[in-house]
Parts: sequence; structure tokens; C-alpha cells
Amino acid sequence: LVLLTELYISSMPSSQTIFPFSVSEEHKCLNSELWHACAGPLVSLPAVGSRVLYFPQGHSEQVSASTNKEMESQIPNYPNLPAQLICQLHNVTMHADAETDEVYAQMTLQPLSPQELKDPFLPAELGNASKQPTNYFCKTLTASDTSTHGGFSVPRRAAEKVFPPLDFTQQPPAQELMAKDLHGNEWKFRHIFRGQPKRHLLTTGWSVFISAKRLVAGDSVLFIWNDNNQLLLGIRRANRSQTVMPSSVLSSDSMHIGLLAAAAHAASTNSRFTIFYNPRASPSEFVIPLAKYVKAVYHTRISVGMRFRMLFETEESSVRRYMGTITGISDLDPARWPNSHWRSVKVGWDESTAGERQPRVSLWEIEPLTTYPMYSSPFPMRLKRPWPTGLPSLYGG
Amino acid sequence: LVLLTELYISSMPSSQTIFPFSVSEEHKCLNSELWHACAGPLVSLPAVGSRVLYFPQGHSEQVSASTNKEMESQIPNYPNLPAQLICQLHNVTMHADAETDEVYAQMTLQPLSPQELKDPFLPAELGNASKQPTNYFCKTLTASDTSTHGGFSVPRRAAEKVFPPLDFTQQPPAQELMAKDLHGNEWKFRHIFRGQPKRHLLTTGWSVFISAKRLVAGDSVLFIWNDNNQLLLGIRRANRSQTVMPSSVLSSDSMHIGLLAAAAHAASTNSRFTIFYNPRASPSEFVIPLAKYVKAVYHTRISVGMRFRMLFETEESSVRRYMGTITGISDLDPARWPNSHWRSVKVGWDESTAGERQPRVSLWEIEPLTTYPMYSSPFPMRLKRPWPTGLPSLYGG
DNA sequence: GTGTTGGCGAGGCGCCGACAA
DNA sequence: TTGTCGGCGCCTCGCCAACAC
Repeated sequence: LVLLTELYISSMPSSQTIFPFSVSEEHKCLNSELWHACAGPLVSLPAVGSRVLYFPQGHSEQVSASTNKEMESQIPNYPNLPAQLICQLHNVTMHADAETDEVYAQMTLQPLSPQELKDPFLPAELGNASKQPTNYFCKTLTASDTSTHGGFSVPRRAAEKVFPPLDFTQQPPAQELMAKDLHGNEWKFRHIFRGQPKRHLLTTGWSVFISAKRLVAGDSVLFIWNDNNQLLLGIRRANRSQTVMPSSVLSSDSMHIGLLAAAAHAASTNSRFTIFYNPRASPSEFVIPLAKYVKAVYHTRISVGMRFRMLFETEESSVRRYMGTITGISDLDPARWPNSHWRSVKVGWDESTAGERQPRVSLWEIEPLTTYPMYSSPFPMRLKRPWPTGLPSLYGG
Repeated sequence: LVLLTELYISSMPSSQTIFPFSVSEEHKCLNSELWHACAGPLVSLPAVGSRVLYFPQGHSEQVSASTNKEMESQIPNYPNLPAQLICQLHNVTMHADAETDEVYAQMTLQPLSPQELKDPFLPAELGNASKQPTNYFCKTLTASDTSTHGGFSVPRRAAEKVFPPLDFTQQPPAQELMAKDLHGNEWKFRHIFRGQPKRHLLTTGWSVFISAKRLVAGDSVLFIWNDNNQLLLGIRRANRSQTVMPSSVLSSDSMHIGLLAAAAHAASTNSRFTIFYNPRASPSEFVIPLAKYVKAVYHTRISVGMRFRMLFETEESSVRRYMGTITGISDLDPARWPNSHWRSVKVGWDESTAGERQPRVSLWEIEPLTTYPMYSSPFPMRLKRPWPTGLPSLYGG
């Protein structure tokens, strides 16, 4: 039912290089720009070959979110599985569910041995935030956009920015647009500029697209004009009560056990294991660059009462900052995951509509405002246990 | 995306009683007759409260079939997990995927302690094969049935058997039929008897059903006229290259590990665990009544060369017997699952089109023809290890 | 600048028997 | 007995501008 198309970004010459869409038609490559645009401006994938931290806790949260079921208490403990694993990231492939176009990434991780941890630190491992495309727009579909009664109303600025210019000597000005989706399928639309007042519209071809992708009002579409003068087309479904399955394959408990046991086994044997990261289902990234973690945990001093900023995605696929105050620092799950930095920071948000923002975040997700603290705490945060392996030596080089 | 409706058959007064469809509308009960009709004539669920054997190997096969991926070799061993677990079956609920209508069952199992194994044997635990409904028909959809050009051609005998009789004084004779699917949704069809030569047709309402369920030529529909004079309507999709997802949630390796670790943990603590059984995805039942197992393994003597029969499902949802010869008896996976009876019998099939029938079966799936052996083997099968716990004492009562 | 609606033309949906396998 | 097709009526899709906010 669900087939996958994939792009082996490990074969990319550099993570900065933009991967041409049609390099290998036989692999039906997934366009990296489009994948990232669909994933959202805040999502970045660590570089292949770099060292990362993997959080089983965060992975578990993704399974809970995907199955709509909390983990039961009957799950066995894995005493040898630490709250975070330092891993080598061997491979990252981008995927899209052929049914729903939901984007996700597959990563191959290998826990590092204490010996390997002593390797010199590579500056490149800081990673670079995935560049969002510049020539693009994202619109949330209205009732009119999705009804069978008409086409798609293109916001004026968007049309002028990302669509090829129309020939205004024609009456009415019109052209045929062709856009490729994540799977490489081509969609044709008639782009016309008409009406009183004049406006940009997509007419013929639009309803086929809407019904094929089963889009409804509230979902979003995303057009990109890339450097190869190609039009790319992605979709983002609204969060309608979790776009997921309780899985008729495996109980959610077994899934939780599975990911924990897989990680524990990989950790004990230093062997590779595979995980899926679904950026729009997961509450937070659970595979992060080692350098990002080290910077946040070892080079940042935070304390209760400190002010901070944090990035969030807006409806229009851009970012904005929300402000808040740190209200506490403690383990999220002291029994199962003691001394974990995963969501160890309790926070309060400035804006009263903050009910939707999570009350706990991780250090590397926030931007502390050290210059203007609201009030300083007499208890600055200190690490209870220093890093057990020789991590600081990573800096010695 | 996928919501579930369910029927707690554990609340049924007896497994023989037919559960009325509309007893509890608030639970949106799943009709047991319809579930079994969709599952097929060979599928039976063990009785709630009875003792069963659970085969991790078979469960693993279901995951492989569902994810289209074989288990990799990196899976850890679970030395304390035997090839079969004797369990108490605490709960069985029937489900249907809200997206695809695919039927599956959820079972809660609890491994029995050696002490509990000594409990007297209950004759009721032999279980009774689920009765297939009598007034029903199943038709594989033709190109005409699924095209937008027309309706559904009802086979004459089927219409006369399961649909209410038409009033033949009208010209043409026609009526409105209402049928409920697994989720309790009602579908209305115009049933008319017309054409030259005369035939039964479903016209108005049919194409809505076809497009809503996304049926294509090759899929099957199934109508049941039950004892409450209700018309039930189920679907069975053709095996189009496995109707499944490689799961953007969890890697298939983690799933395999998950089911094994969950079973191993439950076995070591004698605690309950939950599994999903998908009869149309799984090659074989992997939860079978203990009595069935005991009868097949301890009360049947088989040998190489012996002739046997085995039941298979036909296109029209009835059963037929295929004949074959036992060609060997050995472990399917001697390294991982030594001394397992799961698919321990190697067989050859009489009919040359036998490529689709599995080359290995389990003892309890076949019907040895002890009266007419083709030739008798000098090496009758003997159990290598007698039952480790006091199983034979179960018969003492 | 853009979401919705009434108007209306055309294409495909869907009902019919003919025909053949 | 039943799968497919040509015929064709009508309904809904889908293009248009008007209008409102």
C-alpha cells in the first residue's frame, strides 16, 4: 500500500550543496529542499558521519504521539541503557509516506565505544541548520480552495515571487504550470490572472490534485521555485487529532519495548541500529548533534528565574520567538531516566495563550538571555554527574 | 487517522451465542459474524479464558509479512524465551482498521506458571471453530462492478439467497437495501431486477460505496443476511503486493525485537502482554488452543511419506482440501528456535500449481491420512524432549 | 487583496438494454 | 447466467465575475 521513495543524502558531496532533483531518475530521488520545506523551518538533520546524541526518551515520545497511547508501566527496565547514547550517524535517508506524503527520515546510528569517544572533535560536526528555500510560499487552504466549486486563489505576493511572470499582453494573462511533488509526480495547473478585482488563480488541474492528495480546508500547500527553475509542490496536513494509526501490527507497548531493547542491544554490542524520525509527529528532535548538546549543557549556565527565548513555527511556515522564564530544573522521569537532560527545564511562557506550548523543554532548544535576567537565582545549575567518559577531552583535539 | 471500533467478546455469555449487533450502540460494537466472514472461513479465535499456545516465531512472521521485510540477523537472542509459551487468554477484542476495514484481533495473554499448568484440563478448551454465517455470499469485483459506468451485478443465486425477495408484480421489481459495514456505517443501495435477460443489479448508491472504500477490480465484497434480518456488508481486498506499510514509526528490526522482548519479559514475570493477530496478513495462526496443540503433537503419529490433507480458502470464501505428502520433519530455525513444532513438517503438494502453498506446515494444520498411507516409513516420529512441565497430568483431571 | 457565491456551460457519471461469452 | 458496451439524460464539476469585508 505504502511505497517509499528515498534520497540517499549520504551520497551528497556536502550538506551545503543543493541536490539536483533529476540526477538519478531511476532512484526516484526525494528532493531535499522540498523535504525540508515540508518538515518545517525548525527541523534540521545532523550531518552524515557526524557524532550525535540519541535520546531513547524522545524516541519513546514519538511512538506515544504516533500511536496515541502512553507507555504502560509494565515495560521492563534496561539498566544498561543510558538516557542518552553518543552515536556515529552513518546514514540518513529522507522518506515520504506514499499514502499521506508525510515526511520522515531514517537514520542508522552506531553507539561509540569509549575508545572512539576520544577521537578529536571535528568543528564541522556543529552542523548547519538546513536552509529553507528562499523562493517559496505556504498557504493554508480555505473552504473555497478545497471545494469542488472552483480553483485555488493564489496570494498576490506569493504568485509574483514564486511563479514565472505572466505575459500581460494576453487577455487574460495565463500560463500552464507544472509542479513536482515529493514522489516526483508531476501536476499541471492552469495559472490565470483574471476577475474583478484582478487576482491570481489556479484553475484546471487543481481539483484533481486536491482529491488525489485528499486535502481539506485547514491543510497547507507549499510551492517552491528552485535554482533549477523547477516548481516543487508539497503539502502539510493540519494536526487533525494525530494523523496516525494505533497500528494493527504491534501493540504500542511492544513498540516501546522494541525501541528500548534495540537501543540497549546496540549499546551493549556497539552495533548499528535504525530509527525513524518523524519531524511533524515527534514533539522534539531526539537525535541531535553532539556539539549542540555539549554547547548547551557544558557551556551554558542557566538557573531558575532566568529568561529565555525559543523558536516556534508559524502558520505561514516561518518562525517566531516566544519568551518565557525558567521555573525549575529537574528530571522528567527520575525513576526510569535519572540524570537525563531530556526536557529537564521546567518553563513558564509569557503569553497567556501558551497552553499549547510544552511546560518542559531541553537545554539545547532554548536561548537563555544571560544579559537581562529577570532575577538571579541563588542556586545556579550544576551538573550532578560530570560526563562519565572522557568527553571534555574531545576538546583537547 | 485510524479510529477503532471494537467488540469485547469477553463479555459474551458464551462463544456459541451470536452477539446482537445493536446491543450497545455507544460502544459501536463490531459485529462478530461480519468480522469472521471478513477474516475467512479458516480463521477461529480461541475462547476467552482458555489456555493457548503462543508462538513468537509465528508472530515474527506476521511482522515480516506486514512490513515486507525479513528479520535482520542483528537481533539479540532471548535464551529464556521458549519457542512456545503456554498462556491464559484473558481477553480478545475484534477490530477493524478504520481506513482500510482490515480486520484484526487484539489478545491479552498471560504466561502460565508451572503451578498453574497443573490445573485440570477443561474440555471446553478444545474451542469451537467459528461458525461462518449461512446466509451470505462473497463476490470478487469485476471491472464493470468497479467502473463509474454502472452498478453491481449480483449473481442470481446469491441475490435469491441473501436479499429479501422482490415484489415481482412491480415492473421492474425493485427495492431499497440497507447494509451495515464493520464500523456500523449504513449504506443504501437500489436493488433492481431488469435487463434482457433479466438480472439482479445494485445501482443507486453503489458507486458511492466503491469510491468511499476505494475498492478496485479484484477486491471482494461480502453480503450477510443475519438472524436479526439485517444486511451486513464486508470487504476483502485482493493481496495487491501486501496491503501494508513499512511503518514510518519503528524500524522492522525494532518491531521484531519488541515482540520478542515483550514476550520474554512477560514469560519471566508471568505478566500479561498484548498482541495483535491479523488473520489476512499472517501466514498462519500463532495463537492456538492448547488442546489443539496437544492433540496434534501428542496424539498423532506422523512420519515421512505419510499422506495428509489440509484446508485452504477458495476465492468464493469457501474451503477446499488439498492433498500432499510429508517429505521431512525438522526444525525451521534450529539456531534460534530449536525443538519448536512451528512449521516443523516439510511437505510436497499433489497439484502442480502448488507453488503458492507453503513448503512447511505445522502439525495442527494438517489432517494425516493414517488409514491409507502411501508407504509407511521405518522412522515414525518421536518427540525428542517430552513436555518439560507436567503436561500429561493435565489429562488426569 | 482575497474569500464566498450565483450563474451557467460542458463533461462525465450513472441508468438502460443489446449483445456475446 | 453475467461481463462489457453503446446510447443518452442529467447532475455535478468547474470556469467566470460579482460582491463583500
